[in-house]
Amino acid sequence: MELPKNFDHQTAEQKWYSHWLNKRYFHSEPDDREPYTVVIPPPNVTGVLHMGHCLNNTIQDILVRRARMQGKNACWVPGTDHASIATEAKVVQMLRERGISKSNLSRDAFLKYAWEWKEKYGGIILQQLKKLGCSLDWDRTAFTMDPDYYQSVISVFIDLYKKGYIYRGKRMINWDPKAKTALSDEEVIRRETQQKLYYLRYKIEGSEEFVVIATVRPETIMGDTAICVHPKDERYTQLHGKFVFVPLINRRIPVITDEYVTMDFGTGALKVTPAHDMNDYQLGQKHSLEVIDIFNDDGTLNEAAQLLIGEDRFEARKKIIALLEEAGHLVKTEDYSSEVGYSERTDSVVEPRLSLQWWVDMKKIAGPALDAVVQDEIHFYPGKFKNLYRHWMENIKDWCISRQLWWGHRIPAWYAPDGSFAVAATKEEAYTQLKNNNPQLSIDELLQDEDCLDTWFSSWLWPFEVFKGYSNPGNAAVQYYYPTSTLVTAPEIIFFWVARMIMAGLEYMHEIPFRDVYFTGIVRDKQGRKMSKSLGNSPDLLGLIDQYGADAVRFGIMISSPAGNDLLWDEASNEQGSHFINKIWNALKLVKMWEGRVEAGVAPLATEHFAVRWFEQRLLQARTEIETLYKDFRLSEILKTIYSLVWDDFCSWYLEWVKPGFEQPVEESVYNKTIFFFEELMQLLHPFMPFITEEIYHLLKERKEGDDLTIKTLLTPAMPDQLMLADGKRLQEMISALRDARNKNHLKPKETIKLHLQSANENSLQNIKTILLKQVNAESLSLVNAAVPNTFAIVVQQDKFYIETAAAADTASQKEQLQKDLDYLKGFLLSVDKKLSNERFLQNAKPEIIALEKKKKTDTEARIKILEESLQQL
RNA sequence: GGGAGUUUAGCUCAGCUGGUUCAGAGCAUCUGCCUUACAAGCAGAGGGUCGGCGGUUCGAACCCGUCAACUCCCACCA
Repeated sequence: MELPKNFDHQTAEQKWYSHWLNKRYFHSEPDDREPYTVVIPPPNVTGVLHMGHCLNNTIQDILVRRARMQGKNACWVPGTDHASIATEAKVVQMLRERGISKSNLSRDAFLKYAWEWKEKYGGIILQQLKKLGCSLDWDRTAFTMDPDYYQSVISVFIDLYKKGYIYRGKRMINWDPKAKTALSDEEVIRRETQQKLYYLRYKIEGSEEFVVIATVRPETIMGDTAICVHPKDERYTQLHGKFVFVPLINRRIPVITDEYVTMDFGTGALKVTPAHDMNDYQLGQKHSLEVIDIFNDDGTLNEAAQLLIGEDRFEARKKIIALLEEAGHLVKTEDYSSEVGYSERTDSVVEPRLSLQWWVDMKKIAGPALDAVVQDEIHFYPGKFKNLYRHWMENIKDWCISRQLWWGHRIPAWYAPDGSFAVAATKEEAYTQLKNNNPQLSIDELLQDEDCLDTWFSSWLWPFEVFKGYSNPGNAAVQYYYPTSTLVTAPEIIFFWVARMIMAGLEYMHEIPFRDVYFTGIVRDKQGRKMSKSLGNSPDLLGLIDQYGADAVRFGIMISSPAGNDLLWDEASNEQGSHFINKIWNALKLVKMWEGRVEAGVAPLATEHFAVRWFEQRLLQARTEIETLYKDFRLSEILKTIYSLVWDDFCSWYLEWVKPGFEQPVEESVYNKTIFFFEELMQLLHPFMPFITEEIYHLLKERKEGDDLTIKTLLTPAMPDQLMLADGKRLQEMISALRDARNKNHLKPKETIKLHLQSANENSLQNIKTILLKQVNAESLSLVNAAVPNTFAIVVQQDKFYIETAAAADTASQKEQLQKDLDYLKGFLLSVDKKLSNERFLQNAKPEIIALEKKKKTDTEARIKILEESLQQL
């Protein structure tokens, strides 16, 4: 059969992915095999595939494919997250482009648009995962707002409320003025930001004096309700109990004292604005200060500000500085840098705001989830995240779960006109509850809470709710697949998601949601910058797949990704991937060339069998290593191991050793073994590079219907024969050394040599002689007992070769080389001797170490002897 | 301010329980080869005081202390 020159990845990707789907290899149903379950971290419906997804899902696919090939019942559940705030923002923007304003729409009308948007764009990212080769069970595709899922979220809310774990409370929250919603602490990103520190003077009542404070937010002075100084600050003792006037609006406010104030920051005097700063709010609570909220929900100033009403807060800042300066209240301005909170989704500066919201009392629910990780019921890879998790869990704060958004799970609370409310699944139930205390109440007067729940309040149910573990408890699927096996996710969402899933899993399934959590690194560019849209350093993944092929892209990302460390991704790694594919393809071409020339009993069995026997052991050894590496999730090392096994051991050594001469026949047993080895290599590589390997598997020989690599079960590895491996190594060293010697003597590749060997171990030589001669282009090998004159001598371990060539041997460079080796060995021997003559070493070191050192000594002495003889003879 | 991590070849990183000729790999570089699978390749080679200093030990890239640089997470100094 004529093979194309190169592997056509596009055709293969299409062909094999649809073949696998047709065969339903990725679909799983409960049976009597051991399950291996992975739930995808559901990407946002708004998402498009980026490098982070690529890494994350490639890893999951590797683990799932590996499990499937181990004979486990592998189930990888796909799905998407409704991503309340992100999606709502997209829909609002889409509407704006069509000239529609959200504020003119009813809730129902808006949701209709949102669902339309979701149906149209929500599946894109899942389609893209198919391009990457992900072996997801598409029949199980889930969405956090599927009807059953939705109901479960609502029921969980009601249940937690009944248990007293959820409460409604007015507190300082993080407000996103752009999205006009509350945010949880985790949704706020703090960034070092260049600002100005303004020094403002406030007039002291009954005096011509002023007190100067420092602030970065001069636009909030209209909300000031006190000035605070440290009680021990002697500069301000005379102010205790006095009042000052807020500049521009001249409101009279007290001077209070509190140890919270840092004396050596700014002027040591602090303006207190309880409505717009977390600390000030606490100070205000403590000192019973008035709370004056001067902002609207979109960050503009309201009537309470008295000034600049309707201006945006940042505009207002500029303008008020001008006003203050004009009025002589601006003392000075300093550059200042501090951390400012930004909304994770809209990137607008978060406004601390006093607001009535729904909260989860985390202390009541976090305990068992902390224990599960601390007591290693759940393992984190890498382990350093265990500490991080523990620290967060031990200092956990309440979780603000209400969002002033429409796209999401609407909070099941109903309010009566008198302000009383009930939490219930339906309006009718709520009415029944409320009627008891309020017999006059009409059901029509009840209004449902306008807000919906934080996205993570639904995603924390993901590992069981994708199997309807809450809505239909005890169903066969959840019984079988839960707890899931491995969660693969980014460390960024350890608190958002991982921690909360553990809580929900323990609360509702009474079991941990997963046994292992593999935290991937963050994908960065070559310069170490995080990939982001704004930097434009995030490559177009589908374009890369198109160009290099899915296998090459998977290779590229996996070869550069140690677990848990960030990875600097370079497009060049894709090239390494396609080179590798090319190498495999060419190896296939070579093997296929032999197809018509297979004959039984045509070659010297001993030699070929040496290669076959050696590679058999080498495979066993590699498989054992790989097995161990999988246990620790050391995936990039596994890939490196396979890469070198294929490229170096199989192609560079093995195939060269068994390769027949031009148009020579191939011994049948060798041919069959070669096909078998090739198959096994493809099997090992398959989880990483599914397309090329499946293609090769089918090209190697005719396969029966349904005999596909994707579902082929791996053999269990046995222990390799170390002696065989050592013999192989000896042969490799001989070949390398002889080739090196040829190079140093400037021998042309076609020039043949004659070899003479003085060896302590002649017995095993017969097996490797033919290989050796061919690999170094030698015409003969004779055994000798003494040096051969006019030859080039080299020493390999304890074998000594004399190379006879047409050209005269270059004695000078030989001497130099030998002397160099000799010097090194003598130095080495010295250090070994030093150890062995050290009594404390002999007393303290383990016996096997001492034995090793002794062996080193005798080996080295023997080699020195050989080298010295050679030198003398020259 | 608290905590975690990193520092090994030009670059990216392995090096697991301190002891095998342990100082490694890939990429990059250099030399020689268009050898009938592969120039996207083959055969070789060079290159590092393991961040600095101190300590423990018979023995340290590895353990301890300390300093330095970088990164990340958490935290309410305006």
